[in-house]
Amino acid sequence: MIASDSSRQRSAQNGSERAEHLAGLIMALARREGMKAGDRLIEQRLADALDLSRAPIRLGLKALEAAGLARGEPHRGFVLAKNPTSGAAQPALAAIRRNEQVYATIAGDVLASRLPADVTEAELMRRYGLSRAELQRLLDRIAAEGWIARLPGYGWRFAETVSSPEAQAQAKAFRAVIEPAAILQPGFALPQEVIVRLRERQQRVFDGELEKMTIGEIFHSGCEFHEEIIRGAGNPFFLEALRRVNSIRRLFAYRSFADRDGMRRHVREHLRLLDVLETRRYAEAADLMARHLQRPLVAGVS
Amino acid sequence: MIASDSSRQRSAQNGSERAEHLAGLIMALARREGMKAGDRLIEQRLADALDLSRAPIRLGLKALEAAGLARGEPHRGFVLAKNPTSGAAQPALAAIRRNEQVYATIAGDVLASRLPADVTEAELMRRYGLSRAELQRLLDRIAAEGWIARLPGYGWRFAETVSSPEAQAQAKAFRAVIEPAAILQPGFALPQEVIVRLRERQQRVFDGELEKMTIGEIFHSGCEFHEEIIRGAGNPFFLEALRRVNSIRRLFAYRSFADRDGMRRHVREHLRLLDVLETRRYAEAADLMARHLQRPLVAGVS
DNA sequence: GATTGTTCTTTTATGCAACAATATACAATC
DNA sequence: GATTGTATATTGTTGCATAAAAGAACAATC
Repeated sequence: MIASDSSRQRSAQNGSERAEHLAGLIMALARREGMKAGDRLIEQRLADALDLSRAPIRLGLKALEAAGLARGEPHRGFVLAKNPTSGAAQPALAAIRRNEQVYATIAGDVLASRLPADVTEAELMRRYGLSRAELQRLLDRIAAEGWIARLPGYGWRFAETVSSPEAQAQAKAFRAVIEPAAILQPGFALPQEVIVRLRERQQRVFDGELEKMTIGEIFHSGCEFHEEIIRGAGNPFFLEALRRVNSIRRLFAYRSFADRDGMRRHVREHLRLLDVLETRRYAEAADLMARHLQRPLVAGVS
Repeated sequence: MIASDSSRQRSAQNGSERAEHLAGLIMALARREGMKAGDRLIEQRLADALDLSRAPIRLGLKALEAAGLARGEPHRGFVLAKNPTSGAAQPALAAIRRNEQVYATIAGDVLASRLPADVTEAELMRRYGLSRAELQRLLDRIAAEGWIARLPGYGWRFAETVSSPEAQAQAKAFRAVIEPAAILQPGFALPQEVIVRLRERQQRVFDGELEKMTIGEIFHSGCEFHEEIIRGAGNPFFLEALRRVNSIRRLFAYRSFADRDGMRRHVREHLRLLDVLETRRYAEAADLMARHLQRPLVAGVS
């Protein structure tokens, strides 16, 4: 399958793809933060959260206004016009997804072994209809996620981590080692405000938001939860290792189908874990975490 | 014809940095493989080992010949002229090191917090006197090693894994978790030929080669040993995680000073571990590994 | 039969100029 | 005092022409 030439499209459109993308980022953030219609969208705060400066945020806000999702008044900034969970917010979020399409296609092709382990840039450019610049950004990103690496000469090589069919089980086994171990590290501690924040978010998901979330969002939320906890060990190597596993697990998520009941149980376990962590019974928490990771969240791989 | 003539001329004049680099790679490989003067340097075999094709290998071989480290006869290929451990081989290996200088400088600056966590490319280009292309290769490499990452907008951010002073202890704690756990994974197995190969190499180091090795080589050899063992778990996530820790530990190695006696003990422990692994007493091996990782290899950090 | 020598094609790197995006500082407004 | 509005310098991107490097195929040689 060959994607259409997006570089030519971009120059033709005046709606600026970049701005729409930024709008999507802002909406996704608002959604994660649980914001409601009427909440203020403060430029600097958004900029900090997205690791950008105010200029691009501004573009995104204007795009949101154009889409009717935000209202702005001079010198008073912008305000959310719709709930980020409402149907009206979907198109903005879709802008991100469109941007992810090639990425997802490649991920799928690798998972299904439709691509050889070693590939050249030129081959990928042809196959997916990308410019060199677009491809390079993409490869940089994939490399950062750790499932492709440059060869010394030409070309790139996909990691065996991805192409293997057992990868999912292996990721699980790895997590089952590092996550409980992190909790057992001497000096493990989770600040109260983190616990509160995590509980609040998990509770919100549990209390019905789950049904409105996409698979991607559910997955993201789960990753964030586990990453915040492992961060408590105060050892960045644990966090970093989990992040990498998660970035690869995300690829599988595309082809796993969801079982909302199982997810509800999963979230309940998160809440239970937080209770134990709050009282600092870390041995018990590690044990709980180990058992939590045994249970499958999603079943059935294509 | 004309073009190739002129390029040959140019490379004769200034010695083609690339060729010297390749020569260094070949010598380093020969050294790792324990080759001796008189051994044949077979192009295809070198190419496979270095993930390159024969063309660049050829350049490297010619550079080695020019440096007097290899002898070539028409249609009979090249032969090692000196032992790779001898003093004569040092200049070729130095070519790699020269190439690594900027890398090491940056690593040092980050470790000593002489660089801010967030940097722009232009700033780095100015500071280290690099062209954009050189810098990008460098950044790609550092990103692959996981201690820098692109920010969404301008610039890059160094990972906290590197800048923190406790990083060394944290790396150790992390390895103490994953390495024994890997050995305990169901299905862990180390092929006999791997054990033989590892033992042979460690034995060689133990029997005197140690004194002739640079800190970098000693470190590299240790990493290879541990990585081969963790590979036995058959779970690429363990291997990958260890690789990343090691690539960051390598930065510390630059500023650690060596204690040859401690290293000798360290290598003896490696040999002991291999004995236990060979008889498949994995529980015991995991225990041994855990204790091995408690002991410090290098002491004294600036 | 394996290895080297040679040639040819493909692929990637580099430098440069115009262009687009981003950051920053400071003034204006609430 | 916090936030938004605006101007400006800085920084990064893209497309293109040219140069260099790498890979692949095949003949020649041992």
